[in-house]
Amino acid sequence: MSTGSEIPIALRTAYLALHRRSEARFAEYGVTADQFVVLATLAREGHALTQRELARRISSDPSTVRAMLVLLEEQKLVERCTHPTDARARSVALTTKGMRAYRRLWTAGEPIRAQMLDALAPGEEKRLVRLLTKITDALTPERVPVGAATSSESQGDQP
Amino acid sequence: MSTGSEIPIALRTAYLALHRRSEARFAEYGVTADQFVVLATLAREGHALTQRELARRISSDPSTVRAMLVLLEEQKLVERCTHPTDARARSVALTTKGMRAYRRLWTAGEPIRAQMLDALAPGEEKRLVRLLTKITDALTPERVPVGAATSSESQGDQP
DNA sequence: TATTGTTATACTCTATAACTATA
DNA sequence: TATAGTTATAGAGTATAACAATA
Repeated sequence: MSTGSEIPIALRTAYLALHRRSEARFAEYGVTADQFVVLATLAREGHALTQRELARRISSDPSTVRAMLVLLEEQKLVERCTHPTDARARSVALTTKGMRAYRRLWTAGEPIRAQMLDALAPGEEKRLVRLLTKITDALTPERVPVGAATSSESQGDQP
Repeated sequence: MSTGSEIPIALRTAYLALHRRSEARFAEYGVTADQFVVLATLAREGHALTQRELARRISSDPSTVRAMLVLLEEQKLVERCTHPTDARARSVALTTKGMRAYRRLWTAGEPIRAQMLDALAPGEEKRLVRLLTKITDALTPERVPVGAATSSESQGDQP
């Protein structure tokens, strides 16, 4: 019964478990799980990003990103300079303190990542990521391939 | 680089894509994606649940569930009666209107579920659900199997 | 004109702690 | 004593719309 409901339920349950574990883990550092995602995105990128670009990367929107950055800026973990070539934009980067915090947080999160990997057989990590990416692509309007109409005619969703 | 970070990122991205699509879809019915989960849980169960049990099912906590139920009750979609055998507990059930709303919402969500399934090859749905369940079990303290220490010694997380 | 970001505003979800009432 | 739920409270993320400055 309830065809197709298993993936949404399993996806939600797994994500919330991860989110809650991360939240608890990062709390003593005064950072939320979502704020960690911002720090990690900036750290992995290695250079400054505009707020718009940052919003895209973390699946959020400019208004939300601003709210998060204000909180991170209060903690001196990020700084927002005027963009060198576009005076409208803001160039967001980690401060030295932010970089240090990110590295501590990354280490703090290690047990969580290890628990997930330990639960999987060799090759399953890659397989899971591949399947999740398929789901993301299927649900993200911008990335919908042109000839995507396969078996079901029941989309009627894209403009 | 950044060993083990792919699953968290892919999981978060996929979940947020699903959540956002669902939110947009259900908005015209005046219901959020999370509220839909409550309705769906009650509908699938077929009988009333206590608030505590409901919280467990939807990966939430009693305080949050109460807030959600108050909103759903204002819309007359659920009702909370005193539990027949435990006077402390509340027995939460869908109203007739709630059941109708749930069925409409289920239909409204069909295209989203279809898009996900269309993106997967035969057998991949089951495989994805199985992998996500493994992740959930690995991250959920209550469900941690006793002899769970496999390859990594870096847990140090469970009490 | 289109785009980047800000501001104001509002709502939902989340969660802790102190509390009441039952078991 | 332990449990179910409420209340108060706070904060974080989310999002829309109107706006300013810049491209």
